[in-house]
Amino acid sequence: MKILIVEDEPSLREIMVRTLTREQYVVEQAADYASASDKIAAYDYDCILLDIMLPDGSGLRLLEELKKRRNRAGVIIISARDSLDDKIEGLELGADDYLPKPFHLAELSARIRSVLRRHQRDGYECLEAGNVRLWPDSRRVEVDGRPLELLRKEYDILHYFMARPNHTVDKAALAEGVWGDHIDQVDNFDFVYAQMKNLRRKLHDAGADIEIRAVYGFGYKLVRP
Amino acid sequence: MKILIVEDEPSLREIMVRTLTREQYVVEQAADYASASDKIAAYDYDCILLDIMLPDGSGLRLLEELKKRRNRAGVIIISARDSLDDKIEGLELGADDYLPKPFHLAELSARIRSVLRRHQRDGYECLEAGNVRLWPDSRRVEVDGRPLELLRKEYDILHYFMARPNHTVDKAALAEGVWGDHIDQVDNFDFVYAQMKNLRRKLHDAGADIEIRAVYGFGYKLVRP
DNA sequence: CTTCGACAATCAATATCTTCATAGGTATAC
DNA sequence: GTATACCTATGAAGATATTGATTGTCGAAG
Repeated sequence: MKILIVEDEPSLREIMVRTLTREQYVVEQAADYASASDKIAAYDYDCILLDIMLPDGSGLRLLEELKKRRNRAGVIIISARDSLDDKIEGLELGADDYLPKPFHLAELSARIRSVLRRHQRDGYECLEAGNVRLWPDSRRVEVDGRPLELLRKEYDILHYFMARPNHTVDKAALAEGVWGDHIDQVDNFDFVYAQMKNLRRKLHDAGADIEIRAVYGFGYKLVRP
Repeated sequence: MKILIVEDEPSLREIMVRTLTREQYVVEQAADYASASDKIAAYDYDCILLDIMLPDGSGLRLLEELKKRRNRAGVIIISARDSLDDKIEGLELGADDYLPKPFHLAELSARIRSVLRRHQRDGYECLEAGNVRLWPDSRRVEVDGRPLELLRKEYDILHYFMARPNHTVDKAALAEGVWGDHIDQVDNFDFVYAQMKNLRRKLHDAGADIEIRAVYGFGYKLVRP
């Protein structure tokens, strides 16, 4: 799950990043309107935390832009101005939630979970492939009804595949989706290989009847052999 | 395919028997620990549906006994007690699956199919062509009882042919089946030729009495010369 | 603040796959 | 029968993927 934090105050931004990272999200940040806009154009986020007061423009304008581009990310507006007008305008522009400053980090987490759940791409509750089932809400995986313990990245990767049935995914997109934007100028995919190896072993050992195949020179594909 | 139902409640047992009979299984039943134990000792089952709470003993003990005797039947534990402990203990004792009461009959069927498949007696356990045998689950191949080492694509190709006996397959379909859908707009089949060459050599060197023939302008066919 | 342990990334050594250049086959027309 | 165009096969070279061992990182516990 990828989250973008748009917030100009560094200390608040930092603490948000730390909190959400600890909660297993892939977190990226932007300090102003311009860079936020760039990132949103370039990458795919599941949720965007949007401060309204930015040094170089209003977050509401960014929100407008977002909706115009039909971005699928859920948006939570964050604002110190506890004015009802802002809230109303934000929600009318299509924000999913509104969080007035100051807020508790626990509250932030709860709102995010709620938005993500509501926004979950196709309203699925449980993803299924072969005898493997995956619950995005609880980050749980089962093979033939028995629980399968996966580490963070392993889970993220499996989720990425299962959310895109019958899709051959290219390595760069996978890396970007699971790891985040810092992957862009990377020259090798060793870290993908390493995770892939572990995930494959666990799936196999657990008796899964699906497997992740390499597509030479491109990426991977989840198949039922 | 023989299934034993160990369940003391008559009405539930009956409906299970009817359902599974309709699905072409050979179904037998036992209402208590003693008769279940007798039946298991006397006959060979492919799958055993085991209620944990029995009037004269715990199904878990029966499971233990089963494993001690190295019985090959797949076991699905059924229990009203939805306690995690039971589930864990059952799976640790070697059950193949766990189904909490109440359950849908469709779910039961699905679990049974899954267990049977995993136990490799359902459908094919092994594909055969000439003196070549191939086990899809373990990705193993033997020629005249001698193991044959194949690389990934080589195995995939052989499997593709053996799963379609006496079938002339066209190259595009083969490529799509083995490599995936990104092959669609490809301008040459050099990669197929290369793999084919290696597979053929290995089959020949191993003394296989089958061979893959080219069908000019179309594809390939697996034949016994 | 330090230590520990779990997890993730890196590195180096193979293993595997495709591409390329080239050669050999097969069908059809003349 | 031979010429021609198109298929198919082959070996070697280069590109990509996999693996196990090693090293780094971070949060939690002491």
